[in-house]
Amino acid sequence: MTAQARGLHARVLDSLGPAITGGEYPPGSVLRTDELAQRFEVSRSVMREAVRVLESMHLVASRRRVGVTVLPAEEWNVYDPQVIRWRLAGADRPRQLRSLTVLRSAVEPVAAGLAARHATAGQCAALTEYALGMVATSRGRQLEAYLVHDIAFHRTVLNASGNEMFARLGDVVAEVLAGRTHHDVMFEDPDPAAVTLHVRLAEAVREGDAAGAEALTREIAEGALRELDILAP
Amino acid sequence: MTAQARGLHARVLDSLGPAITGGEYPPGSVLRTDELAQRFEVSRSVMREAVRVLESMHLVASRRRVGVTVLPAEEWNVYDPQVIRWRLAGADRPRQLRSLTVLRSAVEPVAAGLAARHATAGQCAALTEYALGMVATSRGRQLEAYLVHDIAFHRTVLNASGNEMFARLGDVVAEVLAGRTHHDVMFEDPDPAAVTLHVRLAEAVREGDAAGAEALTREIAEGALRELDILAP
DNA sequence: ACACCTAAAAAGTCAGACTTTTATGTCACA
DNA sequence: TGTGACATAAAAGTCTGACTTTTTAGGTGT
Repeated sequence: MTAQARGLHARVLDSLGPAITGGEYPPGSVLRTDELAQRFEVSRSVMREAVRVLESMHLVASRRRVGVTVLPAEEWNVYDPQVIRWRLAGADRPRQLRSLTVLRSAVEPVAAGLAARHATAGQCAALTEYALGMVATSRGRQLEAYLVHDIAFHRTVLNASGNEMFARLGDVVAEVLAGRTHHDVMFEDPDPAAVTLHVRLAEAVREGDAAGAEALTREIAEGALRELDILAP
Repeated sequence: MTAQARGLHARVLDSLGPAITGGEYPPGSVLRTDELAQRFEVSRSVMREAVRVLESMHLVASRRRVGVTVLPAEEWNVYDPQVIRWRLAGADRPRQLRSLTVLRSAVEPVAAGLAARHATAGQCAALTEYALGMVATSRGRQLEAYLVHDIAFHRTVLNASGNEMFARLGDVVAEVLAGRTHHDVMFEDPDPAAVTLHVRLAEAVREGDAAGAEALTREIAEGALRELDILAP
C-alpha cells in the first residue's frame, strides 16, 4: 500500500510528520537540522528538504541561530491531505473525525444542490449505480463492499457540483467514511434509512431537483453527526 | 509587505509557483532541476528544496530520468493558503473568487450556527464591536475601514464555531473579502441590508439563537453570491 | 544601568562527486 | 516483421565538506 522507495526525504517525513502532529514535540520545541539528520541517518541535504516540506505545511518554522521550531496546532495547514492522514493515524483521531464530519455536514448539502443543476448524464448514471450498489451490499455484513460504493457516491456528488473546492474534498470524505467503517462503532449493517436517502438523492440529482437534493443530503449528514453524538437528539 | 529575505528557495517559489498555477507551464510540461537552477541563478540544493515544496503542494511530480512534471489542476492542493494566494494573484482570479465564495456560502452558515452555541462572552463582545464598526464605516466611501471590520467579524464567527476546520478558513474569507473590495465592482458603499444583517447576526450569536444565526448568515452569503452573479435572481 | 561590541551557534548556500532509477534505443533471434 | 533481452544515457537522488549570513547571548566599558 505505502510505497517504500519514494525518496529518503519522504521516509523521514513519514516518521517525523506524524510525530509532530501527534504532539510528540509540543509547540515551541526546537529541533536542529543536523541533529535530526543524525537521528534519521540521512544527509543534511535530505533532512533540509524534509524540513522545507514541514515548513510549507506550517508545522514548523525554521529560523537562523535558533533552529526548527514546532508551531502551535492553530498554525497547521489542516486541509493538507498529508496532514489529515497523519492526524487521522494519530491519537486525536476521534476529534479529527468529528471536525471533518462537521465540515462534511456543511459542504455536502450545498454540493448536492449544485450537482442537481450541473451533473452530466454520465454522473447521474454513476450515482444511480453506486446507490444501487449500496442497496445490494447493505445487508449481510458486506461492510467493505458497501464502503466502496458509499465513497464513490459521495465523491461523484462532490465532483458533479462543478466547484473545484468541493471536488477536492473527495479525499477527505473518503477518509472519514473509511475511518467510520474501520475504527468506530460499525459492527452492524448500515442504517437502512441512510441507504434509502442515498437512492432518493440520486433520483433528485437526476431530476435536477436542487432543493430536494440539498435537503436529502442534509438528512444524510445529520445521520452521520448523530452517529458521532455531535447532534443533539 | 512581502518579506524580501526569507531564503532563496522562497524567492524562487514566489516566481515559479504563480507561473505554474497561472498556467504558464501546461500540465504535463517537464522541467529539469538543473535548468531551473541556472535560470533562477541558484544552486541545485536550493532549487531542489523549492521543487520539494511544489511537490508537497501537488503542483508538480518529480520522477527519475524524466524530470519535474507539472500536474493537472485537479491534483493541486487548492486549500493550501499559498496556492490560493498564487491563484488569486493570477489570471483566473475571478473563477477562483467564485469557487471560494461558493465554499463560504456552504461553510459560514453552519459555522455561525455553531458559534451561537459555543461563542465565549469575549467573542460575542468582539462581534458586536465589529458589527458596529461596520455600521459606522458603511457610508461615506470608507471602504478600507469597512473591510477591516468585515474581515474581523467573519474571522471571529469562524473561530467561535469551535471547529478547527472552519477556523482555518478565516484566511480564505479574508482574501475573498479583500479581493471583492479591491478588484471587483465595489465603487459604491456597502449594501445597507448586508450591514444590518451583520448586526442582527451578532445579536443572534449573543443570544445563542443557532437557527437564527444560521439563517442570517445564509442571507449574507446569498448577497455575496448575487454580487458575483452566481445566484439566480 | 545601559549601550555597544564581540563571539558563537545554527541555518543557509554552494560546488562537486558519486549512486540509482528508468526511459529508450539497439541488436540478435525467432 | 516482431519481440525480447540488454546496453546506454539522462535525470533525479544522495552525500560531503567548505563557506556565508543572520541572530542571539553574553561580556565589557562607561
